[in-house]
Amino acid sequence: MKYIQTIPTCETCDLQKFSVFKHLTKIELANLSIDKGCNFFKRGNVLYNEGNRINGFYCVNQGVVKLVKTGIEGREQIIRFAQKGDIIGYRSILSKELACTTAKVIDDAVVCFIPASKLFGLVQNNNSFAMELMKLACKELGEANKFILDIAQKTVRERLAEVLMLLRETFGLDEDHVLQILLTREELANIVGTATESVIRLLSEFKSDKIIALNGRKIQFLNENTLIRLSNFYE
Amino acid sequence: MKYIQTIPTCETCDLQKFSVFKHLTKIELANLSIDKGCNFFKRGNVLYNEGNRINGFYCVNQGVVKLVKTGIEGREQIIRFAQKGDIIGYRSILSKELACTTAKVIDDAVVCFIPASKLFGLVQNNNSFAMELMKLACKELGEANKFILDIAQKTVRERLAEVLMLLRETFGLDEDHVLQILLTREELANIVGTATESVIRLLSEFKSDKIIALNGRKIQFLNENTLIRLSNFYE
DNA sequence: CGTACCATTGAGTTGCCTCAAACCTAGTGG
DNA sequence: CCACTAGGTTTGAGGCAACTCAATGGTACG
Repeated sequence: MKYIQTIPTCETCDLQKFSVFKHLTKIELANLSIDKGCNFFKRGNVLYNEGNRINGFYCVNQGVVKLVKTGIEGREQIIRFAQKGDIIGYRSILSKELACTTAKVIDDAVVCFIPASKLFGLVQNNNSFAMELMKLACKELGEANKFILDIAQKTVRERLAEVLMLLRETFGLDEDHVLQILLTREELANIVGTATESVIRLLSEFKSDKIIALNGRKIQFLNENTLIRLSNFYE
Repeated sequence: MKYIQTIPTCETCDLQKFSVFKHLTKIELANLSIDKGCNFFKRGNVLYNEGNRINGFYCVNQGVVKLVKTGIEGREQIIRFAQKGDIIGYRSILSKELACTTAKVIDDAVVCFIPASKLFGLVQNNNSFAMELMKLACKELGEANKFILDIAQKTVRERLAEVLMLLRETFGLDEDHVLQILLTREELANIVGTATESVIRLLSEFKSDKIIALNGRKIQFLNENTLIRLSNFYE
């Protein structure tokens, strides 16, 4: 982690238009930039650890961050990802609890830090912002609930197929249908909630079935419909 | 479900003092009572179904409601319980999504219904209320995240022990250490995320180990420390 | 060129699921 | 009062998905 030369200002940040900050006034945005910190983080860097008291929240400007909970014998469970425009740490601040996850960079990232007081100020004075924030929390809650059902009832194969489609939604594919995020087998296992070896075996099954192609950590999507069907997705 | 004679008014409702409504003014509380519906529901009644569009939220005055998601071959996963003072359905309203759970009564209940417009009005005009609501959503989100970790990494035995302690926290024990909520074995399984038979086998194991005593659906706690230890709870 | 990390494959084990049958209890109605 | 039914509970048997452990191969990097 190191200080970067040009701190992106919130007023000129393009991401702001599509994020939770979209309803802020010019003045509010300018105010947000004051006291703001901004750092560059390399893969593996940790923004904060589970159990930390954090006094602000983070806004991802570039790169990818994973939010993980650590369980039995240090095994990680990936709860969600954050990429450009996403904010993290807001949950702990609003609920006035300790951080319930560790935030670890998995793709070199530029991340801004905004003190909690700013967040509370905005919630107090800008109802649209408060609504956006609530919407965000409620959306995440809905996703978490869905994930509970999946992990409780689906097989590992179904979950892996679903996770692949989920990653596809989140990070997209390039022109060759290659997934635009590189994860280790272990990280994949930590999303699905299974053993690394199980992921490896299932991936190579999918490969023999011509559903995906593998090249190191690159995953190429060959047959999305089958993947959706395998994930046992309905409704 | 039938109309009840005396609709509890929000101003005089004791529950209000400890709930998300605790910062409302007398006037706001009075206003909340207007247009409010209130019904009595018997065990098995459904307040709303997963996928419904709901145009208001519910406040539990008496009894217990379970929120479930329905998965493969109709098997239910219990996401959380709501009892007196708790509100349900607010997530869908705030995130403007369809209901992500079905709300089913498991202990005869009196439940008030408040139109969504009232909720939005309060969020607009009362910042403390907006904060409380956000706090609630974020707290639930934290719990959901924890549950994801548990269900992904713990054994069924550990999860059952944990669920028993969780129920103990939520519903309490009477003077004989009997859990103050009656659930079928199937419902227990639907919280833990396992098969009914597995719950039965493990419960009778706990019984032979003198950790609990069973009498129909009544569960008596004999040794909470062992239960905590079995749940693999740490930190 | 060694070290570290990750990926892969095989073998063996087991926790948990499914299926099936029997039993218990409470409610209904003749 | 008893027979009947329905819903829930319990126990047994058998099978398999997925885990653990272990060994090997590949790749990147200082």
